[in-house]
This record gives sequence, C-alpha cells and structure tokens, in this order.
Amino acid sequence: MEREPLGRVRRRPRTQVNLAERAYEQLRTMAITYQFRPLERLAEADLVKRLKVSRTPIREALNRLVTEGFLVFTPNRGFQCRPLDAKEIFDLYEVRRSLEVAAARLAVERASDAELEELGAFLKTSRAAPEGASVVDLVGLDEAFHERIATLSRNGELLHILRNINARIRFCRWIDMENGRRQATQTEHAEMLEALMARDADRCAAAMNGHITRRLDQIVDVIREGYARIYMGADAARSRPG
Amino acid sequence: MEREPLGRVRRRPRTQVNLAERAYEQLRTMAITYQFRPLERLAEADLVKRLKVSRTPIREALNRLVTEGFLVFTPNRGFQCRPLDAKEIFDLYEVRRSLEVAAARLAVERASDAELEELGAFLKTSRAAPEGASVVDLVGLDEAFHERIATLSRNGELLHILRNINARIRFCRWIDMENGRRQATQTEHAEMLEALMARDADRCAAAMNGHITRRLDQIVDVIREGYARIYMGADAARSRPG
DNA sequence: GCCGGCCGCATTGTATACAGAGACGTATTA
DNA sequence: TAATACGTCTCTGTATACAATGCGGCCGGC
Repeated sequence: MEREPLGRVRRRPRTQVNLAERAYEQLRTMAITYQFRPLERLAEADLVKRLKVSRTPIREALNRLVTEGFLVFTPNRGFQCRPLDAKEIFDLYEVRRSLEVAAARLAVERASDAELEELGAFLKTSRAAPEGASVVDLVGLDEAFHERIATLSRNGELLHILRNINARIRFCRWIDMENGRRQATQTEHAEMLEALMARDADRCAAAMNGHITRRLDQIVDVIREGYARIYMGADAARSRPG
Repeated sequence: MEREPLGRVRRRPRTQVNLAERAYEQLRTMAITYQFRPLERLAEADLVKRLKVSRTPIREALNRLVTEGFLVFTPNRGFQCRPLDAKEIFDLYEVRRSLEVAAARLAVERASDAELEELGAFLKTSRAAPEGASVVDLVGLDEAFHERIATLSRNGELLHILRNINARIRFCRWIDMENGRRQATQTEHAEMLEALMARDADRCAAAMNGHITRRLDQIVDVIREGYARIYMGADAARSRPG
C-alpha cells in the first residue's frame, strides 16, 4: 500500500547491520580498553540500558566475547570482565612468538618481491609518524607491520589467531610502548625486513624471536603498570599524563 | 514444606547443566564428525525439533561454534556447516606444527622428571591397545599424547588453541590413521619422549616438526578421501568397510 | 518462450515474558 | 551476640511472540 519507487532510500534509516554485531563491537572495544574493571560483573540489564538493545543481541555478543577470551562466564551468575592476569598475558606472548616466528619463515618462502617492497614502503611511512603520535597509533602501526608479515605467510588461520591474540594483549602493548619502545621497535622491524628480502629464513626467524622475547621479558612490570592504569580512571588506557 | 534432609539427592533430576551447553556439545560432535554435509544449511526450527530445546540455547550454541570455526554464518541466512576445505586444513596443520614445536621446546625446559616418567608410562599403555582398535580410539590416544606435551609446556593458552585445532582436524586424522599410520606414529612418539628425557630441545623440536610435517604432506589425499566419506553416508566417518 | 516484477511463505532477528537460581537482609533463637 | 533459617528481590535461563528479511513461485508483459 505504501510501497515506494525503486531506488528510493528506505523510510526508516534501518539498522542495516545486526544489533548483535554492533553490540559485539562496542563491548569488545570496552573490554580491550579495560573500561570494565577486572572481575566486574556485567549485568545484562545495565547493558540493555547503555547499548539500547534488548538482552538477546547483548547475550549473543557477550557469549562471543567469552569464547574469544575477553570475558569470563559463570553459570547462573553471568558475565564478568576477565582479570588482568600476568600468567595469561605471558602465555599469550609466548604463543604469539611461536606463531610469528613460523609466519616469518613462511613469509620468506611465500612472499613475492613486490609484496616485500610494499612492506618496506609501509615501514618507511610508519617511521614518518610524528614524534608526538599517540601510543594507540604507534601500537596500531606496530600491529599492522606484524600482521602484514602474517598475511605474507599465506596462512589465514594463523592470521586469524594472531589477530585475536593481538586484541587481547593490546592493552599491555600500549603500556609497553609508552615506555619509549618506539626506536627499538623500528630498528628491529627493519632488521626483519632485511632478512625477508635476503630470503634468509633463519635470520628472519631469529630476529622475530628476539623482538618478541624482549617484550616478553618485561611483562611483569607492564602488568603492574596496567593495574595502576585500570584503577586510576576510565580513560587511563588511552591518555598519558603529559 | 516438602523440604528434605541434607545429603539427599534433589527430587527432580534437574537439568543440572545449561541447555545451551548441552546443545553446544551435541552440535559440536555432529560438526566434528561431519554429520552435516558441507555447506548444508542448519535451520534453527529443525534443530529445535531434533534437540528438543527452544531456539535461544540453540542459537547460543551455533554462535559459539561459528567463532570456533566449525560453522559459518551469513546474516539473515543463518548457519551452515563449514566446507571441508583443503587449504583450511592445511593451514591448521601448519599452525598446529608451529605450536607443537614450541610446546616441545618449552616442555623440555619445564616438565619435571616425574612428569616425563608418566608420559612414558602413557606411551607404553597406548602401545598396548589392541590391533583391531578403532581409528577413533587410536586418534584419541594420538591426540592425548600431543596434548600431554602441550600441558607440560605450562602454557594454558597454547593448550587451549591446540585443542580447538585438534577438534577441527580430527576428521582428517581419522582418515589418515586408517591408512596404517599407527606404527610410524608410535615410533615417532617414542623418539620425542627420548629427546624430552635427554632434555634436548633441538632434537625434540626437530622430531615434532618432522612428525607433523609428514602428516601435512598427505593432506590433499586425505581430503579427497574425506569428501568420499562424507558423501557416502552419515556414519562413514566412523567405520571402515572391512 | 523468456524475462522481470510482485506476492506469499519460510526463516532469521529482536524483544519480552516467565521461570528458576542465587544473594542479601532480617528476624528469631540459642 | 552470633549463627542460622527464611523470605524477598535481583538477575540469569529459556521459551515464545512478533517483526523483518530474503527466497522462490507465479503471473504478466514483451
């Protein structure tokens, strides 16, 4: 009866994408940045009010975040923010190391020369990021470099797992980057690129291994700092007192 | 009014565990064994009838299986069985290899002598499994050996990821094991144990690497066989025509 | 006869109602 | 005063109703 001519925009703006998907992305961001306090209980009714959708999509999103390791779940008690656990972060770094070392070796075999050129170009532009760039941006560039190598490994499953791990340890990487890691990161990335271009798998794997192991060695300090941030204020994850 | 003395069993058997959890386990088993045809659409209404629970717990289970890689999901079209994809299985084997090699190295460092003794005992009893043992049982023993090493790496995240991968490639391992892999498996496991006990990380890593790489080399054939099984009948995954 | 659009049905997406479990406070008793 | 038991209340678990989407069949036009 009130049909419209084709090509017209739909009357109601329409969600256009799942409410569950949107809820997932919002909650995921909050979890990554520790906007929930560790072990804080996430009452579904509260989230209904905050996200303005019903419990169904919210539960769907929460469940997904549990299987991805961002939240924990107890039957009949609901969902909680995961604790910031030193052992867990340590384990994740260790897994990340083994995956990225493998990715480096595979990339040496499988990446084309053109792709390595492009990786070099990316490294160059990222070096050009301003001195005062935010840690969020710097970690973004760092992650991007590593994920590019993983992409060049031509192993989709490896990349997928690595992305999940990266999201889970991102908070710690922000803190680590604040401690003036930028210079060392750049140098070590350059070494990896060189090894890739030289098609030297052993050298590339060793560079990657050392690169990540050095971060791993400082986890305990980073975690301690992380606790301070989380309990200092909601936005502590993002900004550094200037 | 009808209260009971302590220590008595509850009157109603009670579900005792989430319907969602049970639905998850049932559907997961079906997915692992390819009781759904690749790309078969899983209509929620059908599953309601089959599992005798409402759509809510079923959707929860299905969503979980998507994030774990057992199903695929398309918005407004629902859930499908994942395709049996050679590249995906290949990638999973590659990831598995890198994780298990890392686990082997870590286990060399971290496992106690007593734990290695126990691993040896396990290997001995598994060797005693009868000649006519089912492939399901044999693969179970194989997986158990590998997961024990992962446990000895003391890295919970690594173990968790490995378990997921094992479930996703289990179907292929059944087929591989049918092709008379038992003897080689036993020998190679023994070699790994020896290297562990000698506390020789390089040798242990090399043994693990070779062990898994040999399986990887045959993936294509295994997948071809897998397709035949899936399309031959529901129970094809389990039994081998004598 | 073939192509395109329209309509109806089947299926998914979301909200909500209701039931059950657990937590907390209070009152009662030893 | 302390411990316990009970009742209430909040929150989660599940079912179901309703909305919206997409697919397939049917009809009409070319």
